[in-house]
Amino acid sequence: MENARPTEAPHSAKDVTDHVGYRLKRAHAALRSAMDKALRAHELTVPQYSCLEILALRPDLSNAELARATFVTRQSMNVVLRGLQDAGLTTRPDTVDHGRARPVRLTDEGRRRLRAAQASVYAVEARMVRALPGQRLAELLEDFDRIAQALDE
Amino acid sequence: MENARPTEAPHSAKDVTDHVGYRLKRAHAALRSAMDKALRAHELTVPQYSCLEILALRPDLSNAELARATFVTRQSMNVVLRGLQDAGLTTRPDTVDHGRARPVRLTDEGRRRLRAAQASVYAVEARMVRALPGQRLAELLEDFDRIAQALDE
DNA sequence: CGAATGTCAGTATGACTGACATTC
DNA sequence: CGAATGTCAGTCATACTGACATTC
Repeated sequence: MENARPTEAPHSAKDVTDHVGYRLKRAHAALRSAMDKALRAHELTVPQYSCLEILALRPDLSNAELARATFVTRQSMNVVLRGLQDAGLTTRPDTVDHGRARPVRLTDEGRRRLRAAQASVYAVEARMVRALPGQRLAELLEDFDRIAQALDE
Repeated sequence: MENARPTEAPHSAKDVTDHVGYRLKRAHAALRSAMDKALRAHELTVPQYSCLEILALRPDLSNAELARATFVTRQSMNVVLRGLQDAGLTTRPDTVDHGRARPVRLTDEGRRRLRAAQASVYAVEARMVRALPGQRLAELLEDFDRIAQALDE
């Protein structure tokens, strides 16, 4: 490992760093990196973990339904599901009575892995929440939604 | 184009969407997508644009310094710089008197392109800021910093 | 038929790690 | 020498578009 993950930037001054976008990006990058690290121990990627979480709450969603729920294309979700199935964490029937949509559900092993991973992920979220003063969390959530909505038109 | 970019998720219910991380991710994805669109017209990628902005404020940074300023590796920044140089937006001397670090600076064309792109990017940021109620912006910026800091340890 | 679905393929982006030479 | 730098190479994760067959 020749390159340490870059963590610290120098100097200050009136800068690009004053932009909202820049800071949002930084916060997201930090989250992403922390999540990756937390999930690596459980051999899961972030999209895989998200997929497991959704399936735990809403079993039998199809590939296309999962894709819609997570705002990605069917094709992208297909890749995620393939990974989960290869790892034995989810199952899908090869055939169905009606239509093409095949329901996905967690295996016992999938539930175990999700539970284990959740502990790590929740710890990350907790670290994030703890860093926020008192009543900011609720407002922050609202702001995130407003931003997403405003930018999606 | 067979697949529309996924934009709308169905249903509600107690859900993964309650997590801070999930919403932060959504907000960031929306921003990223809006930025990409705004910059595509100027034939710039987001990392390239960021790099131009920094160079406008702080000319003569080296590759390694730019990398540190943007929290990526030297190698990643090298790719960005190559793109900018191929496009004629930046220059670097082939040799220097002292050491290995070669200072990067904007060309006239680079400054022009940056100026043009800034108009589009600022419009995106303005849309985002307008969506936030009253005095929230300043707090939001602080929260972003707190999150980034807490997660980076 | 038309709409939704699953899936094969190709492509692009952005980031990483490893390795090595160069230079003070 | 050791630290910083530039750079070549390989890899990975994520997500996209296009195309096509299947199924009601």
